[in-house]
Amino acid sequence: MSDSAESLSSLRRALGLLRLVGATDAGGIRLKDLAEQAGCSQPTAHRALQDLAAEGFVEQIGKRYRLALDFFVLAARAGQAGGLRDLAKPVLLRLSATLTDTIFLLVRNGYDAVCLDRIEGPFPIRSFTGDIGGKVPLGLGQGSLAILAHLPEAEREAVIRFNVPRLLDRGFLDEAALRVALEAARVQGWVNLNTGLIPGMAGLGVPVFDAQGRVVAALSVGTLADRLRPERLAGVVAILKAEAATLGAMLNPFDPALRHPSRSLSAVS
Amino acid sequence: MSDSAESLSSLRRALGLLRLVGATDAGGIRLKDLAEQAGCSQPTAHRALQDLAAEGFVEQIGKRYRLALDFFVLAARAGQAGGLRDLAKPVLLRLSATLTDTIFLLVRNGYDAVCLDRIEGPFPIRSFTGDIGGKVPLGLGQGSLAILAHLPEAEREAVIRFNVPRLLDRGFLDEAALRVALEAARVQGWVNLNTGLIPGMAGLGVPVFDAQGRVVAALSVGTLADRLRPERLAGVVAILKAEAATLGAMLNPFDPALRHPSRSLSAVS
DNA sequence: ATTTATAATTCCGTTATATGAAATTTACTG
DNA sequence: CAGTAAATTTCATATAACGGAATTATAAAT
Repeated sequence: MSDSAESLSSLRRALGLLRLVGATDAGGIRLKDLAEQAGCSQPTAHRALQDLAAEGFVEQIGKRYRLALDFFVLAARAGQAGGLRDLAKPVLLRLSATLTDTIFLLVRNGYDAVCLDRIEGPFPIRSFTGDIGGKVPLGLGQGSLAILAHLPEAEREAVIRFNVPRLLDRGFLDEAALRVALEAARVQGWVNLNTGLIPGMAGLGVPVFDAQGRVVAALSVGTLADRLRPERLAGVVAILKAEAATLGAMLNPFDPALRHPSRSLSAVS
Repeated sequence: MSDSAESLSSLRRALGLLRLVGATDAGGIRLKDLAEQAGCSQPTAHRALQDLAAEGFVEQIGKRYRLALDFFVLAARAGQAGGLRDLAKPVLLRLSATLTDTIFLLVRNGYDAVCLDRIEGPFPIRSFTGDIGGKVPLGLGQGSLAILAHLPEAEREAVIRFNVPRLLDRGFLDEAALRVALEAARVQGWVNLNTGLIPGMAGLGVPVFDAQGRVVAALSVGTLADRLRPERLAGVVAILKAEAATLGAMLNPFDPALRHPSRSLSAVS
C-alpha cells in the first residue's frame, strides 16, 4: 500500500539501501544483489553506497558492504529516544541488583516492541526480544503483551488486526488466545504468560504509564522457570510494579512525544 | 581537510543532517537550527527531514526533530563486526557469572577501541570506555592496550604515532610509558595497568586472537581495586585467557573482514 | 598460467529532481 | 488580539542523479 507508488526521492532510495545493508548479516552484501533488491541500477547503488561509506554509515570490506561501527557508535552517543533509556537506567540497575535476573526495558514502536535496554542477570536467558535494539511483534512476550494490553482501544485493535497474522506465522497465539491473555493482563496489571514458549524460561512484565495514564513502556524480567514459582512470584511482581511506578513518575507529563501517538503508527512501513 | 571542498551530494548533505539530529539530545532540534548548522536552505533541510522521517530514521515531535527508534534498531545491527557480538555473548555471560564483575568486549575501530558489549557487575564501575558504543583511543585502558599491543608492528606504530598526542591531551601516558606498557603486555599476554588512573578501580584485559593469530578484540574486567589483589588476580587472568581462547576458536578464519585490515585505518576521518 | 565469466567502476548525454527565493500558512509571544 | 518568527508550500531554474554502454577489476575454471 505504501510503496506501490513508484518514484521515491534519491534520499529515500539511499535510505532503503542502507536498510538493506542492515538486513544482511555480518558477511555483508554485494553491490549487485543490493541493486537488484532495491530495484535500482548498479551505478546508482554504487554512488549511494560510496556516499554512505564516506559518511561512515557503511563500510566496504572487499566487495561487500555492511553497516559500519561508526554507525553503531553514533547511535550509542545519540540522545537516547526520549531520554527514557537514561531515566530508566537506575531503575534497571536496581531491579537487576535486587532480583538477580535479566531485566528488559521495552517501548512500543509501531506494531512492535523494541528492546531499549537490558541488563543481564547471571542466568543465560533466551528471549524473543533478544538484545538491545531487538524487535518483537506487540503481543509476543510478557513486556510486549503488557504494552499492547494497555493501549487505548482503537490503537490496540489496529495492532491486533495487523499482528495476528504475524503471530500465527511464527506459530504462536491465535487471536482468541491473544485476547484472553490481553484481558488477563488488563485486570491483573501484569503479565505472566507461562505458555512455555521457551522451555524452562519464564518471564514477567509490567506496563509503565506516564502521568496521563498512557503506556509508554514495559519493564520485564526474564529468568528460569524455577525462579518464578508462586512464593517468589508475588514479591517479584510487587517490586516490578513499584519500579514501574517510580519510572512513570519520572516521565515529564509535558513531553511532546506523547502528544502525537498516532504518528508512530502511521510511520510503520 | 575533508569538508573544505564545498559541494556535497544531496545524500551526503542529508546524512549530515541526520548526524546533526543525532548530536542533539532527547529534546530534539528545530528545522531552523538544523538548516543553519548544516549550511543549507530551510526548504532543502525540510524536504530531507521529511524523507528521513518517512523512512523512520527521524521523528518529528511538534516542531522538533530527533532520531526515531528505527534508527536505533538499525544501528544495533551495526555492532555485528563479523558476528562477534553474538558469538561473544555466552562468553561474557559466563565470565560475568563466574567473576561477578563487569565484563567488557572491545574491538578496534581505526585508532580507537569501541565497546561492543558489556555486562554489568554488582559493583559500580567507572571506566574510560563507558557504556556500549563508547570509544577510547587505542592504548588507554586495559582492553584497549591489549589490542594495541598485539597489532602487527606497522599498524601499531601508525596508531601510536597518531594516538600519543591524544593520550597526552587527556593527560595520560607519554610515549615512553606507553611503550613500556605495550612491551609488558606483549610478553605477559595480558594487561593489568595499575596506573591508578581511576582511583579505587582496577582492570584486566586480554587480547582475543583469530585463527590466523590476529587480534580482533579484547575481553576485559573492570572492578574495584580490592578485588584484584594478587591472590585473586592469577585466577582471574587464567579464566579470562581461557575464555578469550574459546572465543578466538569460534571465529571464522575466512571472515573477509580480516583480509583487508588496512582499510579500517584509512577509513578514519 | 591463460582464458572466461561475472561483478565493480567509470563515462556521458539526458532528464528528472533537488534547489533557494519568495509567498503562504502556522504557531508562538508579548 | 496583534505581531513576529518559524515552518511549509510553490515555482522556475540549474544541477546532479540517472541508467545504458563501455571499461576495468576480480574470481572461477581449465
